[in-house]
Amino acid sequence: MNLFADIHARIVSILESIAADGRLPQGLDFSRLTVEPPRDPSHGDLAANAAMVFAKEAKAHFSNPRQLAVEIAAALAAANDVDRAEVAGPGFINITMVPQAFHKVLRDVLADPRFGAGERPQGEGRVNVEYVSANPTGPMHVGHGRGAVFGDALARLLAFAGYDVAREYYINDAGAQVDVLARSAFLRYREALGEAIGDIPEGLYPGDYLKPVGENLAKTHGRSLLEQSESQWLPLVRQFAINAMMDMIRADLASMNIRHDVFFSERSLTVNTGNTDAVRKAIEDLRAKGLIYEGRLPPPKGQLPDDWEDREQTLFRSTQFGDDVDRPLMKSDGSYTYFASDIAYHKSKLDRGFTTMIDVWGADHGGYVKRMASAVKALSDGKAHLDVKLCQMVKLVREGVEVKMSKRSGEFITLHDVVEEVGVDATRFMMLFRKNDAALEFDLAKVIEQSKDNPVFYVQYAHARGRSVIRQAQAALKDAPLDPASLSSARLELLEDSGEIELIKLIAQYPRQIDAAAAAHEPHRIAFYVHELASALHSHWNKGKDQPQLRFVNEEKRDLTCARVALVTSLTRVLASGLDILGVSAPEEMR
RNA sequence: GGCCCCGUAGCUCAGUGGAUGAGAGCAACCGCCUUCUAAGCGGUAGGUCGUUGGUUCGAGUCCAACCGGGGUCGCCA
Repeated sequence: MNLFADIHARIVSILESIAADGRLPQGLDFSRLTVEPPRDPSHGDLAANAAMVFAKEAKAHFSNPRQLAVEIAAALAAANDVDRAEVAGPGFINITMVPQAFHKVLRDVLADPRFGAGERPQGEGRVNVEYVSANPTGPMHVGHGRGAVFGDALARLLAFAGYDVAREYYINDAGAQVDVLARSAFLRYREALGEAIGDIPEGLYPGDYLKPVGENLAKTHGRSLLEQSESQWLPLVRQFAINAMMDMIRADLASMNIRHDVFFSERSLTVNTGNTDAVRKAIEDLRAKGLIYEGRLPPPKGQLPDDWEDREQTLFRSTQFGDDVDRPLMKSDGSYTYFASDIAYHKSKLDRGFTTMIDVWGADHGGYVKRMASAVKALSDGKAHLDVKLCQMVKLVREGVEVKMSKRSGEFITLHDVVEEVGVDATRFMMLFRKNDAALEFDLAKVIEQSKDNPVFYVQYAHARGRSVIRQAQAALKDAPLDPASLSSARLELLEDSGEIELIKLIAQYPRQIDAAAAAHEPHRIAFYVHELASALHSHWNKGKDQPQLRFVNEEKRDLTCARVALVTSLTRVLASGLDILGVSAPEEMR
């Protein structure tokens, strides 16, 4: 149960009964009503803004917001689990719960390993999260990694919060870059057959990772491809190389515990089925809505591209949806632009029943957001929504000095290199311990430091420390049943220390943290929340140094120890749950 | 020039759909290991929340303009 949602619901019902008396209008917008912890804890456990947000509506029957607040507070205070509800300032309602209300939270955690998990939000359709979508032309680099980790954590968060989530990877296997890949692989094929290829020509991919692809091509096809013309071997080599690249990318993703439900091929959109293809269909769909026309675009402001040529082209009226200019759908050679296939791709998402789409992109695609959001609005007649999450760049440093090249391969450092050096947990946590739209400095030296400077270890250590306490307690109280079910009958009223109370209150906030983070599409909030939880545990643990009576394990006081183990068990559960959303392991011990 | 992101303590950053103390960590200084893991904790000091206006009962938060940093700008993906 979510305490904050519970009180929110109670205030709604109080307001509704006032409305039923005719003293408030019907149909108030309760989404404006917030129930949250007050900034200053001395004000109580929860604070509500009800009287102020509905001040206008209340004018007719209440002389001021305070008066409405007093009535709401009185109704709230009538409940058994509310200790007091006071009106503060211009009309805030500060609510203090009785201790038993928080004991109930602990029992909820002990009873439900998925404490905090949400119900499927009302009226929400299926959610599609598209992330990674790195071109299948080489290994993933660190920037891809950030988007990958972000998207994966967001999908985990949404699923935990109760949304129906599908995770998708869009394979850009249709553009000119995969032809370049094919030619690069073909060169490696000739190399594998013993030809001296010299330096890799400008414009082809030089990386060593294509060598095995060439060797496998030689193994599979022998010398037969050499006799074919490029138009013959290219499609074959292209698909072969794309498959190899995707295998490599999938392996990298798997090593970071990142998974997808669907790998969607861009090429599949342009395949002719019957008389037409998916891209053409999508364009015709928009044309039928009057959103496609033939016209000329003004040249871009500022520096004019050298090869600018004024010509008439097929344009989408994205300006009708807030974009700056209309966007072209056909290249001068008659093929589709990337945008055109992307429209078809998002149409496919619509056709498959997704009403909320989240695309995770790199910051360099920022200029692309408006046109894509416009296209989704146009295709769905405004019924579906696209939220593009831009992940800013990752600056890789070691001891503060920028690292650009991989020592081993001499190329841009790959995600694989980083994970190998610092591990999955550190990589994931650091990438999530920052808002997605803020640039990230990733220090390879710092993340493997085992100290409080390193938030990964700090949080994992808190979990390990909690588990250790439970083991110590079991050793001290040999015969006592300390499983969660037995602990729920512990005498929780014995938990009286301010540190214990603080921990309980933090645990009680988990469900609303989940709801808020999921609604905002911001998994970093969970990273900060588990960090706060870890900090509170370390802090309270250390109180036991000077005040031995506060230590969790006390052989003399079995009831108290059981109550404290109940608290620590709840705490480690929430920590583990939060870490799981981030995709970071929660170790039993860290020796 | 257009558009997007960022600007909060010396440094790195939190701060939910506005509201009743501007916060954390690092760095600095002072403390705490015969202790359930000191891989930790407590304390002191440090900020006109980039600037100027606006909306409001109330703005770090919303709006506008400007300044500074980054990104991006038909036929690349």
